[in-house]
Amino acid sequence: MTTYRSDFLNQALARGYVHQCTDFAALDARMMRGVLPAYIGFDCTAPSLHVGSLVSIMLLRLLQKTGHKPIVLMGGGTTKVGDPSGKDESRKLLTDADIAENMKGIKGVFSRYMDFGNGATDAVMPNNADWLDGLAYIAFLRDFGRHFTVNRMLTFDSVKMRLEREQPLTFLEFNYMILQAYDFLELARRYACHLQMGGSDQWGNIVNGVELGRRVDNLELFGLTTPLITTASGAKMGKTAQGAVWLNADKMSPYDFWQFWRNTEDADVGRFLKLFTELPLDEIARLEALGGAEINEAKKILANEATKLAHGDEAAHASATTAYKTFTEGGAGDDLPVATVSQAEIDAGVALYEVIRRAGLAASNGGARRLIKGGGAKLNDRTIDDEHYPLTIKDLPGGQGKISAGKKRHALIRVA
RNA sequence: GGAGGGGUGGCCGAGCGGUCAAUGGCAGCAGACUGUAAAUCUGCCGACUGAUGUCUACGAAGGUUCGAAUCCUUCCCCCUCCA
Repeated sequence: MTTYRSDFLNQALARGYVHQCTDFAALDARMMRGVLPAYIGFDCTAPSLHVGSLVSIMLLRLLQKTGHKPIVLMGGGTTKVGDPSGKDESRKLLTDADIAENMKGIKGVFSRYMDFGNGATDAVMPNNADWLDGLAYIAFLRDFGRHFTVNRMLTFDSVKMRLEREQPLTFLEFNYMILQAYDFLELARRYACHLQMGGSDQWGNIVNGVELGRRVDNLELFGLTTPLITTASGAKMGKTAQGAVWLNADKMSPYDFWQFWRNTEDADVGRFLKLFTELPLDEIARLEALGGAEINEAKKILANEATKLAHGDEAAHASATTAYKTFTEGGAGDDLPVATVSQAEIDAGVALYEVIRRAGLAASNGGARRLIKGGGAKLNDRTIDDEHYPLTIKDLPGGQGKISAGKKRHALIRVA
């Protein structure tokens, strides 16, 4: 592999963060000249980010650690338009209230991954609504629209895909790439931000920004994309039964987050350690080489490190302890999900399936009953196959019991 | 505006008057095998319900019929072609 002079590029390449770059050599040179502000945009389409965005976040973190300035751009304006990249149909339009709500949730994530402030390499978080909302249509078209040919726009994947599949692409969405290009120019002007990064699906949008900067302000701008992370089995990474793997603790508990990493496929462990932890590469190489059941140690380290970054040391430690007590000792850790039952319910012999549902181990009472019927439900490590098993006080020695759905999903029952 | 095609469960996709809670595939859950892995095999997979059953569901609203996802009417949305 070619090596570069800048720490950032070398490490980004070595850890697998890089998919494409507009000009490696020139970017390397630029990074050696001093602090380079660089941005990644995050649209506010959901109330939290999930692990799909984690590569981008880790990349911004690396940028800061290697002496540059991360700009986390909130897409308060562009979210109103909707990025067609990588989507085969339009998203529902979000209301301003939705967007504001989502932004609130997303903002919280970043403070754990980087330091914000007013210093040279402190991260900042502007919102593109600040300049997009007030744009004057005719003036904007005359100033910037003339730099985009429709001919060229039609060649970008995001557009081409829709056209080829004969899926509608609205004019609204068609404008997205222009607005994102304009964002880059605006950030270049405001922050001397000369590098935009993003997922590989953002390549077209990024390149448009690079070109706009050159045409309008004669700037040398750079683009760098990260690869789409899939699991070794080919699935898009970050989906579980419950949906996305969220980074916000209120959307996914640190314990569940820890478990997500713990359950990584063998074949992904090394790659994920590089991407989602900050362990030295030689240490990762050692862990990755562990064979058979030993690789589970590497998975625990992965889970610990990734959880530390997302939720802090304490939460990571607590999650690991709970996992240890639950899986290694076969007991129950404190951080398992909890279902509470009242004394009155105990006296009445509340149905076990009700408690299973309440603990979140099944989506409905029917689901909980199917679980019991199928032999997957355990109470205090004893399989219960009676669908109507009534929970009584003797199932809760010391006021607490453990219910399990299969071998991996456990929860506590407590008397309220 | 005109002509044609289409909207089915998380997704894809059959069904085209009763036997349809709706074939099949994917995803998911559980069991077996293991290492909280992968692959494989087996079972489950709308909600409520002790079983019987009841309810909700095939774009929306009406209608025909003993009976509709299936037929008719109107409306909404999408696609293709023409203007």
